[in-house]
Amino acid sequence: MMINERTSLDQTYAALADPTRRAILAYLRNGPATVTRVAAPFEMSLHGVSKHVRVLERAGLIEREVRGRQHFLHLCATPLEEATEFTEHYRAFWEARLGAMAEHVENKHLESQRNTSKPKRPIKKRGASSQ
Amino acid sequence: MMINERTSLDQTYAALADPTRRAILAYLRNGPATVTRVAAPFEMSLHGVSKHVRVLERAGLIEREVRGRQHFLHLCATPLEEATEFTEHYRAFWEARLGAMAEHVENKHLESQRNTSKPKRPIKKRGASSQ
DNA sequence: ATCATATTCAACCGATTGGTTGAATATTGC
DNA sequence: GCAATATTCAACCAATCGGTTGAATATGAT
Repeated sequence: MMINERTSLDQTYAALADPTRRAILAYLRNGPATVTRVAAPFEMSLHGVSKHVRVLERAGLIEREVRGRQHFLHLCATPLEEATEFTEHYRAFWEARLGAMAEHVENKHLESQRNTSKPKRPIKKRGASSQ
Repeated sequence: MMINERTSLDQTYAALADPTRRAILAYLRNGPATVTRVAAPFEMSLHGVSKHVRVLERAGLIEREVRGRQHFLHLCATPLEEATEFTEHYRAFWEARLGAMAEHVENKHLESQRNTSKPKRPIKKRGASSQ
């Protein structure tokens, strides 16, 4: 079937997952700027930055206004609202968690500092090695 | 050189950029669950889901507690805090924008409705076609 | 018209991703 | 011990990504 209908949320997060692109967004908070201007601080070629800009644009995070030969980019923050909405659901979760488990975590922390090599319960933490 | 030092933010957003993984996170808000349990609603193979779980784990969004032959997954929301912190910077931006430019936008909107084929300024909006 | 500037388009490359399958591991139940 | 269960590991594949380069486009300045 291969329906390539990526959600806007998909695109938003994917766009945000790159440091160059986040830097571009951060820069644009100070107001609109041309592509070359935005590209200046990066070691990467202008072409490279141009591609990043394109990604941000397709994600709807920025907009482009072509004036003469230069393209002025400006933030277009609305899609971030959707993204924040998603993560916001978790705020409740972790606030509750951090509140209720505060002392418990503290205990655990001290405990694990004491005996790192000999856990109480058979908790094998296997994670995140290769790939 | 090839320094593959992806920021945690990179990993957080990248992990969030997939609907399957967001669904897993959403499911885990109702409490811990095993991998098979989490995998159930998806058409994808268990192996596939397992890989998604791994991604979430590496991003620090979930944690795994192996008890016997089953792996219990639970949310671990703290990295989202960092992510929210990033997007939060934009909240100020767009709130100001939406406030201050409200009437201006309205004017522009009406204006562009009036003369879509004959813009006042040479603003070519070219965006987001291929790739 | 010509040349420099600002930018994209197109092709390419190696690395990563999202998914599959088949085999391995560890645990539980008989 | 043996079979079923829960899960990963490893190899593979096509698609995408992040970057490069070279050529094309459009505009601006002389």
